[in-house]
Amino acid sequence: MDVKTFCLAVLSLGAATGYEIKKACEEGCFRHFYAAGFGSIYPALAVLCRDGLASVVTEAQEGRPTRKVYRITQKGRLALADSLLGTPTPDRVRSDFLFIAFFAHLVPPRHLDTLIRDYRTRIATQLTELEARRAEARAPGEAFTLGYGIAVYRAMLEYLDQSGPILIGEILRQGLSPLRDGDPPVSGEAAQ
Amino acid sequence: MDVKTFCLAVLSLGAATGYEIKKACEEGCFRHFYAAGFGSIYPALAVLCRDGLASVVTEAQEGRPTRKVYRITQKGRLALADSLLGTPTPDRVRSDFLFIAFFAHLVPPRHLDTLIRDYRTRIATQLTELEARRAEARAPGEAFTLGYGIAVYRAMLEYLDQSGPILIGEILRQGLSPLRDGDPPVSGEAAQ
DNA sequence: CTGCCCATGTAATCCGTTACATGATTAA
DNA sequence: TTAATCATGTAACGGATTACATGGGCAG
Repeated sequence: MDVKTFCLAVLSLGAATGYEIKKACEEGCFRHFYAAGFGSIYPALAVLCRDGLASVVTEAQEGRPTRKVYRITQKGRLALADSLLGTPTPDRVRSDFLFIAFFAHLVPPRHLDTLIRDYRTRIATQLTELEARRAEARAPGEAFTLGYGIAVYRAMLEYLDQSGPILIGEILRQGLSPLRDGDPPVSGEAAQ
Repeated sequence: MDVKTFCLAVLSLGAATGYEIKKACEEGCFRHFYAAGFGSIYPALAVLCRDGLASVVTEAQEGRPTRKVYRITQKGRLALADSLLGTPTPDRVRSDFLFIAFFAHLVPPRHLDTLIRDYRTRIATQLTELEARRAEARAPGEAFTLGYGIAVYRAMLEYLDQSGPILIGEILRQGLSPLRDGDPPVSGEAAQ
């Protein structure tokens, strides 16, 4: 799902400005499975209007910058319904944390400990926010989606609390993997 | 973590070809938190060599295409250790499935049902594969990382089984949201 | 005999992030 | 007075996907 479709979808819930759409994905209920910046939202909104899938009204405000309120059009609703019918691409997850954790044996235990703690905090925060949102969920899909995130984050926390200390313990026991002096000795069978 | 660092990290586990690195991220133990294609791996490997972080040996094979086996260098190990010390960027998740599910009220219930079933199948498959891998985990970080994925996938399955049918039930009860004839009537309070 | 596995790479293109540019209001 | 919120946009850059190009071996 590209940013254009995302914007269209958000607009289907009601009129909004680019700024509000951005907030929807960084604080709102899309946070845990979608992200987009101004640099992609504003151009996407422009294209949506150009293609007749959305319309704009510029609203002057006193004491605040002028805002451009976008609304989805009938053509836009049809286009959205159509996009929603397509086969979804597989989920993409990019986790620096897991990447570093995989190579825990190359990281000082102190650092690893901080890493896990910070990560745990981040997850816990997200979880709290999702839980707060769930009460106000309007559409059934919104509640489903929030519940999904909550279930996943809970599982993460549980796992971190259980296995984080174990990992650190193992790393402490083994000591830091020494940086070998040359190229790795053997061939083959590496990444497999 | 860019592809360069990823390749370097995989090479730190042993020598490998570009093809093998690709497999490592689409079938191997990185699958659930990293992805990269040939188009980015091969150039990355070239840069790694150019910068002296890896070395290459071309190996001719009978009955198979010639392969280029890459090995991490000492300089590469230092660079990797350094990269691992940096602050990880927050996890990024992009889920078409959740996106569509959010707008379940715009999707025919039949389609929604298929969608959830297919998604469930995909998750279940991934889970099975991760569980199989865990037995062979070598580094402590690998086991930790696999366990993390397993915990998350299990939570997903559980949630899908519990809440999937409920969602479909709600959609069936409400009927498809009709495509309104004009622009949405109200302003403001949309995306929030 | 079709299609997948092995194996490498390049080129074009697209998409998105980041940085830049601007500026008033308000809460801490 | 410092930072954050509100609010819009462009330009440059970078990274990554996709398509293209090639080709033998092997299993169904």
